[in-house]
Amino acid sequence: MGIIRTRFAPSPTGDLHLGNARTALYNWLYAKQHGGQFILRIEDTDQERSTKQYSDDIITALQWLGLQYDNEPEYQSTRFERYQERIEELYKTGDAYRCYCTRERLERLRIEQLAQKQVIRYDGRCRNKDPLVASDLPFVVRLRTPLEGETHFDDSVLGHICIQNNQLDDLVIARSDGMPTYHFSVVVDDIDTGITHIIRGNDHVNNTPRQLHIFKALKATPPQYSHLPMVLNEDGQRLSKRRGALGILAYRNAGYLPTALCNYLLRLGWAHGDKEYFTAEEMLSCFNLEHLHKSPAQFDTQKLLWFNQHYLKNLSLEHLLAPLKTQLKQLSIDTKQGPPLAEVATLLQQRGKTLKEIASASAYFYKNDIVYNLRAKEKYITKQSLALMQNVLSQLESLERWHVDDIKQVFHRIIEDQKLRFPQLAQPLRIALTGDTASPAIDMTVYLIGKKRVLQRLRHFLQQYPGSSQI
RNA sequence: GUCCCCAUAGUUUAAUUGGUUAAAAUUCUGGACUCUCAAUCCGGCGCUCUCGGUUCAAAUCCGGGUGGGGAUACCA
Repeated sequence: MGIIRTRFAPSPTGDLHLGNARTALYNWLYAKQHGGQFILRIEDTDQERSTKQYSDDIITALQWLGLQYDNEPEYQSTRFERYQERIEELYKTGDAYRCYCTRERLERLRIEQLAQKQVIRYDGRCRNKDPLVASDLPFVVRLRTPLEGETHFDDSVLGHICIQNNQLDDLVIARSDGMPTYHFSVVVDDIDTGITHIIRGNDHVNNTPRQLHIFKALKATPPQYSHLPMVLNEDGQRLSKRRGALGILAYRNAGYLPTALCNYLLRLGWAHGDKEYFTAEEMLSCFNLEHLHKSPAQFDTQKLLWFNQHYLKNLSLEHLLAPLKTQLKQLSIDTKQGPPLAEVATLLQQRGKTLKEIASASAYFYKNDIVYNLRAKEKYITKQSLALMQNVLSQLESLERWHVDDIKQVFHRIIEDQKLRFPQLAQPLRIALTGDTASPAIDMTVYLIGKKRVLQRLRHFLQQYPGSSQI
């Protein structure tokens, strides 16, 4: 047995979505855990819908996910001559022929067959024409496939699959503009790159017998197939761009970590007992084709968020800071003035499910235009609490050392003097400084916002209640 | 229409491969802790699509329904 080689073969006609990413992950895992190669092939034979932008984004997305492919990406559009060469061979062996049937005729045929409740398939009108006698008319190339018998294969997920050949027809392998179709170019490339295992979406199960016929005509041994169940969106429908499926890069922008996404995708359709968390090493050692699930999996944002929070909590400071800065920039939060970002980030690290949440939660450390939660104000801002804050303000003003411990002492002295409970001080103060009722510990929050800004904000806040400030 | 595939809590997956009372995670929810939030810990709700068959024994094997997905393109 030679080297294991898998491939990920997206078509650049849209963004990579979660289902595609999972396929890529499984292919990568399978190749790498066997010391094999993982190849990226861009299937851009559809010249009308393929774009460079999509190809580039696919590559960026794979890099972000950490799925490093071997060699340079292969573009099918550059291999036209090779496909042509193989078609010529098939003419000679009689496995391919030119078909001059018009689209109109084929459409009529289809309608007729549907009306008669028959299998919809090409009727083989051009099947017996001499392939070497060319005409000026436009033509497609079809593969001559067996009319009887059956075609079967063993799928590592689905088991034995068998299809009657009379359900299939002579499929088109090259379009009238000469470009090969998907079925043909995939097979030629899989043969040329020595792909040993094809792991791909369930939507290809029915394509497999057709491709098996091409393998046979090209006298090559087919690879081992594994067909993955579809990934459904949260409404239980198939993922599709039209139904709002997000591209992988959109998840990056939304503040997800690639480790979380990979772990989530790994568990979507595959399990290793009840184990949930997998490091990259664990993924590589545990993954196998045997435990792939057969039925479709529905995407669930909640669980992805849970994974994301888990990985966020355990992220080292340096790995947290870099992507956090990107998020902060997007929210136009400037961290040059104010507390060191490292301290703010550490404080907020456990309090967000995404990098974006952490970034936006850090706003009040850097921005002075506080947005006040009205309901919070109604609940906590009273004559008493305003008086209390007037007190807090003057005590903080006269504080010589701006340390957390000193700040804490100030607060405790005040509540002891006035016989209050801690929240009676903490909540109104929190609202005055951050705008809302939730933040990290109040002493730490006050400390990090900084003396100057704390005093500034408190004064500004108290000015909103001129009547009360006299008390 | 025809063919192929699938079916365990709302969701993702377990169940020693036919053998205890079907388990874990997530969501939701109650509580503990706490200055709030988060984190953490403890508890609760909730599942074998349906009908029949085989068997001492079925989530597991077989058949029929029902439901879902896919293919049937000069898309991939």
